[in-house]
Amino acid sequence: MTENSRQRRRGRSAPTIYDVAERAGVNPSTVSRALNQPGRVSAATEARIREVARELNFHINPMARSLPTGRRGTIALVVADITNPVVFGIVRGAERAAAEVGYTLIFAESQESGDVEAAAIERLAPASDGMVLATTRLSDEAIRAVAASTPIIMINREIDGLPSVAADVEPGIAELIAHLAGLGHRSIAFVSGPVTSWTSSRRWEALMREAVAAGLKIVEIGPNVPTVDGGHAAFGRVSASGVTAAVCFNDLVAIGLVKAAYENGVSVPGGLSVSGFDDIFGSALMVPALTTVGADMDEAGARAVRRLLADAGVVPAPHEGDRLPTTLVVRDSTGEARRDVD
Amino acid sequence: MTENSRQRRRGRSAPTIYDVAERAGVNPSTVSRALNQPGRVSAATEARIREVARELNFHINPMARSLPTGRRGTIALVVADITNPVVFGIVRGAERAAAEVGYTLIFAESQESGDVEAAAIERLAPASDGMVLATTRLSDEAIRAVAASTPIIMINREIDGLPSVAADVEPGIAELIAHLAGLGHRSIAFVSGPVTSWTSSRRWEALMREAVAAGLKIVEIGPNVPTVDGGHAAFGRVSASGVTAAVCFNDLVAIGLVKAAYENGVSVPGGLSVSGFDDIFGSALMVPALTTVGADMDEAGARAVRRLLADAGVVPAPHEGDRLPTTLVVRDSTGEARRDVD
DNA sequence: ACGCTCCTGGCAACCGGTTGACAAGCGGTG
DNA sequence: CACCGCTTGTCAACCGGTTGCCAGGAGCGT
Repeated sequence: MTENSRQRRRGRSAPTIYDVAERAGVNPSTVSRALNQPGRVSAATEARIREVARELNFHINPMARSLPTGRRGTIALVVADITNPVVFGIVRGAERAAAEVGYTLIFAESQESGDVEAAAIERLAPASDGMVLATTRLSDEAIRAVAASTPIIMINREIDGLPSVAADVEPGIAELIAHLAGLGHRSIAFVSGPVTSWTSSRRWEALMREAVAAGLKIVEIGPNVPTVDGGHAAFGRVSASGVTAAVCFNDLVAIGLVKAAYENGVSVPGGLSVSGFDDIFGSALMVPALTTVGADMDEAGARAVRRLLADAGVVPAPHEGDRLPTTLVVRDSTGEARRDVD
Repeated sequence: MTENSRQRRRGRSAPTIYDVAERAGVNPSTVSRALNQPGRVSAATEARIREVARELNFHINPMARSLPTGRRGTIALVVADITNPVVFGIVRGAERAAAEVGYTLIFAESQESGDVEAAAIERLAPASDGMVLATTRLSDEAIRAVAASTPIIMINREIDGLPSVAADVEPGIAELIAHLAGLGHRSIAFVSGPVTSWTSSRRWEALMREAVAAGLKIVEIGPNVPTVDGGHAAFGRVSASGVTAAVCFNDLVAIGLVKAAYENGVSVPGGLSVSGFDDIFGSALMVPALTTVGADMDEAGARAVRRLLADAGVVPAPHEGDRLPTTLVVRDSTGEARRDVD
């Protein structure tokens, strides 16, 4: 009754290599080889098989394929918060890099929670060939544990011995400091992010180094929640510090700071210059349009996926570095320093 | 030598139900039943098996499971453009609804191209239990063809006989018209989207109906590219039309129109009231903050996924309707009508 | 004590491909 | 003409679960 049951399935379900084999008069294994071992079968047979496959609209069953091979044809992407504009580019770049080689992206959001993230990783790991951890909230140890059983790569987080793609903030920050110094600023503030943010520390370190090298005074004001509200709440301390320019942890914080300045009758950039990081969607639209240090996050996502694919042997190892350049985007929120502090 | 090969695997690879079975002293089928047929095995045996599974850190292989059952445990989501802010909510809502029941979301972006979308659908269909088509660029026929072989549901697109989740624009638009009429506007414009946009037509029809009912004059100005640039380019015609308020196809168009107005010395809302649709991220941040008709797109994504899951028998059919309410968000870009046209 | 039902767990086939081992078929060579 | 090596296709085992069918045994009523 095997024939019978196969018969029954044929009408309802998707065609299998058995259907193709039967129709082409060959063995199923020959179909399998024809379709994915170029040269293993004769050109004539291969052509016939491909023809029949097209006729039948045969599509290989990815689940069945993955069982014996272990290759799943998917890359997992875990992000903390999809509404964080920095994430959009990552998702898009990752998806494109995966689609390029016929891989599909599987996706989860951790909603800023470590527990949810851990659960998502458990769910995704056995179903993917590799995992991209973007903006992860996990501890170093937790990440190491994951990495022990699944290939991973991080974006904007570095842990010794684990692969990552991170923006190289130096060039953008050097540009920013030069820009501010050129506008006459002598004393500036960094409105930082959360204490646990690896990114915030890196930005602060680089800023401090560059500022000192340029002869500027710099203070850190923080920690702050990395949102519009966080920036808004920081205004009092920024104002009290007497600086003429505030470099914010990210664009959201910058936007909040600008709003608060506006509400307090301080003009931007007349009374205070403000800049952010990330060049998110919306930064160009607000008034004043935000000066910011941005990186190409599409590229970050794509590189992460390509590295994973290269490690899995799907594509040749890319020769690109693992550091992503950043550049300063000058808009309207930075201007000449006010003169009260000369 | 089966034992031997299994032995060899154990060190390297993830534990299987065979490992669990051996360790617990039962048959693999019993493990399978213990883990997903509650009550099928005795409580004692089930407890022992679960204990062993935890010890071994056993996680079921989703690929292997899907082969005999046909259930893949994934929902596919296809969007036109991930950077379109309307899409974020959909992605997030869809992912949450899927994760709630242990399903994972697989994701593809069509980059606004029908061909890419078709390819993505072909790639995703055999790997998913259902597909959400958000902002699809495909023709009705193409969509019907897909629907014939895979369960699908659309967001913001309706085709006879095919399931969809769409915002019910009526309530929000009624609110908007009442709002504008209350501010003294008597003559308004709809700055429309692309001719092929189903959404744009629906919004226009509802607007016209409501405006006429409220005794307002209304004109359609378009078609326009549904972007900031599109809105910017439309300013000339809006200005020439003499209307006191412009309702834009979406927030991006509205933002572009506000920018153009600003550049042309027309104040918003003093000289022109502007509103949009969708309440995207950024609309609240710009100056002036945008009045807009928004819908809960998280909910749209979640409902689409839940409907798919219900059809697949994974969850009970939800009792929610398939129309999503919209509401007016009043901010600063709409105000009293200027008096020149009384 | 007997027979019956019900519960529990085992056996084995199956899902749809992949792949190592092998044999048939082939032309070419000495 | 026997032999050889190469190409091409077949056989069958296997990936890791699921599930229909069945048997053994416990529990129960009479």
